[in-house]
Amino acid sequence: MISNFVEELKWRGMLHDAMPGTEEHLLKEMQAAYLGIDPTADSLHIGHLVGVMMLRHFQLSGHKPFALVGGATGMIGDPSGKSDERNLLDEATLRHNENALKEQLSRFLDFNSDAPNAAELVNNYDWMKDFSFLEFIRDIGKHITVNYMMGKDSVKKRLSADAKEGMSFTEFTYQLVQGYDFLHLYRSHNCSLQMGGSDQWGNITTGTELIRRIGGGKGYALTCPLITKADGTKFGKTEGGNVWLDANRTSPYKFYQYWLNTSDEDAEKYIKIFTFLSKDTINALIEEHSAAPHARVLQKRLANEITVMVHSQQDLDNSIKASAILFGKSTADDLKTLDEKTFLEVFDGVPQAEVQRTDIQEGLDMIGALAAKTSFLGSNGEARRELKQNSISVNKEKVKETYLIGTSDLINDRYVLLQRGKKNYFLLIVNE
RNA sequence: GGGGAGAUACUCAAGCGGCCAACGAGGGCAGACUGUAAAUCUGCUGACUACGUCUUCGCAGGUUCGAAUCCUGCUCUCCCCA
Repeated sequence: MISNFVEELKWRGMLHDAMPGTEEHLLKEMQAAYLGIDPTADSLHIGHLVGVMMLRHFQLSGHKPFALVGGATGMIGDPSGKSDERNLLDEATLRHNENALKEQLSRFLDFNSDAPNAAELVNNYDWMKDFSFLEFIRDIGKHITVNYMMGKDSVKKRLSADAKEGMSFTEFTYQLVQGYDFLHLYRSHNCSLQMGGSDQWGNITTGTELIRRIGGGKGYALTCPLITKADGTKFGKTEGGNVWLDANRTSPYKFYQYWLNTSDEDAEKYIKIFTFLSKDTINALIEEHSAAPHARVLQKRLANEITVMVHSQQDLDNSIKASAILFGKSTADDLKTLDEKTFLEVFDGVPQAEVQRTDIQEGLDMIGALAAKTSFLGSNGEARRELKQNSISVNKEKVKETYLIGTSDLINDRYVLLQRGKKNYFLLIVNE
């Protein structure tokens, strides 16, 4: 009934550190664990995905996962890692975000079943909002010494000589608030394990410390490595910002593309972390990939699995079709063979702008098409630069600065596909 | 409250009266090569009605033929002492 959760994480490379005894504790019987997510937006992004996968594996192993929405802690700002001053969210926004997150999480976690290990969503704002400052420092603060708190890396870094900014009292308090969450869940839901990214270790252990001192019990900690990219850039970011799970923020096509563009080194890592494929299947894929790296079986499988999981089979099919057209050896004629519906599906999410039919009939110059009339590019100057660099295509064919777009370039008598470089598309739509 | 340092384009960081639309690095974009990869090489990276013009160096004034560079005031940031 209970399978070895720690073992599962280990071979997937998802285990960074665990408190001694955690594995044994989990093998004894069904346990409950939680993982915190800041509700700073009404959608998760793929940076959240590792944590979600951990909760999912936890549930699959027969345990009970809690997803904790950090309504309270999100307001404070975790000093671990980067530390922008957080905005306070009002309660309405908070609730809205909480619901949206739950909706997304339910794709991964079973919140509704009657099973004893059904997932649950909690929000620490619910138990923190009525906790007075005096109560808190008396009941909780009294049990933890400043000396202990100062020992945390997240604090030490901010106090060291090379720290750029000081640390506010609010941020200093963060670990106590998060620690209290753990104590609260331990008491109210018998939750004995907190999971998180490796940067959360310090915060988590403050919680286990509180459980030991106040609760008289034992809490466990388990962390996963932070996801990195081999080229050193930030995981989950593109020029356009975060890669979101919400299809309205990041189109399924872009989502699919993000994973497909994973480097060889990262692909082996990611396929273990972000898919539920078995060890044998993954090893076979890795072997296949190293035999023929240019075929990119790892990247393709990875992108397929995640896109279906987060979006749907239908979205995946469309993304693959779109990719074939955009990156395959398609020509202007191929584009013109597409029916309007497919065409629009393929270019769903591509920036669009409308122009007058008369413009096209008179012959639209490239500066106008790229910037002056459409603002696809930042300025006319930028449009000129790109044209000089031979990076602009009309309907997949490179054009010069002097090119004029005419009626013969229209696809389905309405559209013109503009392209900068290989990956940036813009859609010109004729306005009747 | 006292003392010190500083604010330059996306970021870091030069410049300290004209040769400055502003060195350099990073980042970004593009081209070549490729596997829609990595690495590498090359170009671009304020705007425009573009071999020229205009607006930028915290903000507002001033000195000067001429200022990012000098002066005055203001705002903000960091550090040290109390």
